[in-house]
Amino acid sequence: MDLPGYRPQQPQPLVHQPDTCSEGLLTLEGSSTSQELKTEADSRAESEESCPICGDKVSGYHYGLLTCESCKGFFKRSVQNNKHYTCAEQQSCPMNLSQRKRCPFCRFQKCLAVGMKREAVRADRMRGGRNKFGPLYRRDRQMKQQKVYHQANAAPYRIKMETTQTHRPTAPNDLHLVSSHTSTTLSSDAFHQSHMYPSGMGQSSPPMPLDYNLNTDTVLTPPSLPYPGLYHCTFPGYFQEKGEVPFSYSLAPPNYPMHPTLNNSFTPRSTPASSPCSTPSSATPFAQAPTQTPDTLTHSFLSQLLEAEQDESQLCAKVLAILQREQASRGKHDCLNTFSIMCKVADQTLFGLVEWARNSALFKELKVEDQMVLLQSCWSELLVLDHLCRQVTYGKEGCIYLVTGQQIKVLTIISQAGVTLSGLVLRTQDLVSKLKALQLDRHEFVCLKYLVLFNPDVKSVQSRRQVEQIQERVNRALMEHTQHSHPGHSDKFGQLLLRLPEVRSISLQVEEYLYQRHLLGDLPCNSLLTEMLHTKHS
DNA sequence: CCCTCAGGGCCACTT
DNA sequence: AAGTGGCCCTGAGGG
Repeated sequence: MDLPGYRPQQPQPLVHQPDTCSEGLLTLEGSSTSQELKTEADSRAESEESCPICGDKVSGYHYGLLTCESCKGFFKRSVQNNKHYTCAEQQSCPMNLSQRKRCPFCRFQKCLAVGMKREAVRADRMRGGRNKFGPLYRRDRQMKQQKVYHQANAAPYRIKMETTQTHRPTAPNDLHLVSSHTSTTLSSDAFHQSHMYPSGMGQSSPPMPLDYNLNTDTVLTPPSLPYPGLYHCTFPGYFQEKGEVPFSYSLAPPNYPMHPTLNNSFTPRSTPASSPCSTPSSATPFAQAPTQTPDTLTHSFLSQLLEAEQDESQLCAKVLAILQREQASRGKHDCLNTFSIMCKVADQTLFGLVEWARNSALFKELKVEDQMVLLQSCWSELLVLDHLCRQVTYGKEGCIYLVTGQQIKVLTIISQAGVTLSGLVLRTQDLVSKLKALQLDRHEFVCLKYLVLFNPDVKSVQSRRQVEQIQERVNRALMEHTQHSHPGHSDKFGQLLLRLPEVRSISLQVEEYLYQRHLLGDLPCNSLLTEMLHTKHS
């Protein structure tokens, strides 16, 4: 809903972000997924947060997001009594603590705009109990926790890894973060710092390089890296299925594309200019978007779709920060094994994808129930597509590019992973080759994501027609885009669509693989990944 | 079985 | 009289 006049806080129905909070220690990410743990910082963040509608103090989650008691009551009355307000002004009245009573029309519109849900007001007026948004509130809390953590981590409270070069972990094959200096701030903190302080404020010195051991046989080390030597890691367990030969390798420090604004302190010589999933304005390693647009409608529609795309550099920083936090919380003698690390990475990627969907204007039009069933249905496909997108964009021949910016040789994985995982990797790489041959651009990738997300065939979708219409619209946009971007390749559209069943098939295999490992107790508890797997299998 | 917490109701107060 | 907002009650769901 477009309300002129007030600054529309990114309408994020259930992902309202706290304005500021830079203090507090947090529990491990994901800890509240299935147990509603509210940490001290969590509660503080909540209690200190201001109502997204009027700026008053929030009193808790109401009808979909954190609001104050007053807006809660206002929204309830408005919905229960089916109020229809009118605005005496230009439907853009200021909304704050002192003026919120002046225009109920604008207040109600703002309630809706920031994401309050009419559906959460009970038609039967039943009191008590928990509503159906419980899982979304938990997810929201988790995201807030992460955000709070990142802010706390960026400055002034930065996590410091107290490791030394001389230290050798008890499990030599596990990942550990090795610093060449004690109490050295990790590189991604510098990343955060430069992000938080683009002017250079708070950066007294360049990031301290961390020591890492490289196994040059298995690692690709690109020249000039924005993250000089973040990791030394050799991983047992990750690519190793139960009872199979352990696999170990070292990860190269990430050759991560820096966000343009982050280049103050790092000047990588050769990094991709931008993420395929970042803002439309940034340069792209994909095939160039057509200079002549099919028609302005399609082009603006595609641009709209791209708007919700998250910045890959931020995702990278987030994942690294979480890994560091996890490692920091464990202490130096208790290193995460590779499989756990990869689960954490996948979990965070999944968080990002859920957030992406929920930030998408088209998705927000759907009922919350439909949003949930659609996401529950396609999360693994989105993960696979996300992975494919990353490989097509950054992956070098014969390598797998991780969201952390690191690359692993496929042959290394194949030689040491089990049958299932090897098969999965090969299938996926095969698909990557096909997509590379098709010269996918990011418009096309985002369309594929939308086609996967808006699947009208998902059981129990209520607004099937609506989902169908959106899918058709995206489909049409994709068709027009491919026709205009590759006029010589008449069947690119068809070729792209033909890849989707394979994506589906791989994603089902991924789910099956993860579920098996989950049954073996290998998956970390309290993760979104586990929750999604559970939902599907229950 | 107890606790949590989000939705509903009540009612003094304001407009 | 209608609307507001703070406070309390209720009860499903989770530990």
